[in-house]
Amino acid sequence: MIRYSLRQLEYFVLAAGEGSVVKAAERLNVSQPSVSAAIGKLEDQLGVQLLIRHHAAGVSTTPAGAQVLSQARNLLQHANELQDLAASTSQEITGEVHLASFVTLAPLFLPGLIDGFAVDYPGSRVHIHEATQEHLIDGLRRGRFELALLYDVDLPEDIETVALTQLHPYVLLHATHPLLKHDDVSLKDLEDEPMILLDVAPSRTYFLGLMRAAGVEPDIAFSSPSMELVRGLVGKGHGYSLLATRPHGDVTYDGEPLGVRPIRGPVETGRIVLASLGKLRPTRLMQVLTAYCVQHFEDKRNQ
Amino acid sequence: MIRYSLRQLEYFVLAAGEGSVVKAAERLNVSQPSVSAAIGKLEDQLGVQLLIRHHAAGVSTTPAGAQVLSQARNLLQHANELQDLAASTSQEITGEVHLASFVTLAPLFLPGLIDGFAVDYPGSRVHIHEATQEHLIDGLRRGRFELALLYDVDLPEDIETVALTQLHPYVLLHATHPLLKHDDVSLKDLEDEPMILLDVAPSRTYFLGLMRAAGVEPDIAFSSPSMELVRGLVGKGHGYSLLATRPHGDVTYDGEPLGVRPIRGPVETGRIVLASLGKLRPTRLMQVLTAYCVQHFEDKRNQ
DNA sequence: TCTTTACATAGTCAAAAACTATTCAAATTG
DNA sequence: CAATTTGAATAGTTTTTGACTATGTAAAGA
Repeated sequence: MIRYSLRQLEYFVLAAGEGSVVKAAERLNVSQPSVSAAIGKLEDQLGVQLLIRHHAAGVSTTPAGAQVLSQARNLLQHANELQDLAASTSQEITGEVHLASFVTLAPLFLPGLIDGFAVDYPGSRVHIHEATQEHLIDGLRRGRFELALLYDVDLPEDIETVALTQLHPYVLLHATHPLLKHDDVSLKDLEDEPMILLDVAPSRTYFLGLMRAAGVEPDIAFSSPSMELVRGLVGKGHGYSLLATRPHGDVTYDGEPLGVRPIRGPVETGRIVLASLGKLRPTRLMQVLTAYCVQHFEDKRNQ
Repeated sequence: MIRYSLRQLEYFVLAAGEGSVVKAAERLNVSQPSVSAAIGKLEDQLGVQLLIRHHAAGVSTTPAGAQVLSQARNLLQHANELQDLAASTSQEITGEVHLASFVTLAPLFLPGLIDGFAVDYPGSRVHIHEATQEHLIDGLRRGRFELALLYDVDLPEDIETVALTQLHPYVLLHATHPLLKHDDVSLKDLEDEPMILLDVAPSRTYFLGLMRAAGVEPDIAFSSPSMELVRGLVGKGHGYSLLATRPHGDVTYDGEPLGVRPIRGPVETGRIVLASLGKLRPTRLMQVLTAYCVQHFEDKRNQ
């Protein structure tokens, strides 16, 4: 337990520095007895006499007071630094911010996003996290990151969002698949094909929902949480898959060519949002990063 | 101006560390709302949200809160060190103490004194100052040193003293002086001799007072504040001197032999005391050093 | 000697911080 | 899945702290 206050220390340091309680009081814009009392109390609480009072001739430090004085100056500087740190995290456009992303979205969007941001705000540092939807929400709530890029699906009420873009789901087929003859593919046409399901919440529910909306019961041959594994299986001809994010170059990790076709008819698109915890007051850097994300996706759409 | 308190920081650090306001309150022996309110206020004053409150699941730090937390831990440790420093200067027998001495007494007494003290209290450090009576009193008042070894002559009321020893004044003559035939010397016998006066307050007044008390008007040939210069002049046969402190070996700096004889009849002795400022509350080390001085001079007398 | 200076003390009042009791929402349990 | 428990926030009250004005006091200085 600390038995003194920073205010007492401030009064003491100034009075000792000026050699005068009156001058210290003037500089602090408080009354002389306030300073006097604060120092007296500080002495009681520390159990040492810090100042020698002279009549009509100010004060001087005792040898013990001189030792405390230099330590106290140090401590006050330290205390000011802490205040500055806090001020800068809430006000300035410097500091650190933790941005998380849903796994499948991360490699597609984050590199371009943080790249441009780092150029515009060189004093900032953006930390990247990848997680499943569930962990993203948990992480926001526990303060592991301030912002998360994810699908606007089944988000609880305490999570606030800003819309960024929409992703149109598509059908992924191996390069020699007969359905690639058409410009688009009806989900009905896939009824008798084996499906490779990307098994990550909320994608799983989303894709299965698309199938059910089209009145099709999918035949799930494989499922995996890894998009690259799904793409690999499709590439080897084990079935089709539905995906929303689309890596550049329709080729699997092991070099198999893939084919892509839009889904025929109206489909529910995947709404990508930037989420944060509603009860978390945003720092300045958070606000700037949010605005930057919105702008970034707007620019992309207009290209 | 610092806008937060160490108490708020303590509450925050403990709550963040425990992940729980309730547990922090228990460990601090205060009520839960007190901790809650203190942290809320701290957040207002720093302008940053530090904790995320969960219902029925404690609290977690925001990323900004985590930064503040580590700084705050640091600051609190620093604050505790300051308190410990103060406690040790007033309680423990370690630390620093400044001991001053009247110039003529210093070379005679201080070496043996601080030598033994340093052995008994290895954690302590005694700083030595030498000054005239006037400067000693001023130094005590201004806090340049806590203790001073000096003559108990004309001391103001605000100076407190502890008696240490008495010095018997003696007559200093050059080695071939005829008065050395006698076992002691009457001051009357010096009436027609030139006097070399040690001109330092309060010695000057003291020695002149001795002469006047014996009904002798001294013929002052030379005067100097330096005892060694006085001894040198006596050694060269320029006159006699009266002194109280007596260096070992009655020889001047330049090798002239000296003779010493006590004063015949009753004389006022020089009372050596250890002085301190009455309004200065003594630190532990001061008390110990004072006691040590008393003991040291007692031992000397009993040898 | 008289005035000025500068710190301490006394007494009052407002702000801060502590407490108890209660509320509220999520997590846990039967 | 309703009931209970948990843990933080809020409301209202009391105590403590700190600031103020006015006054006292003793040394410094004119």
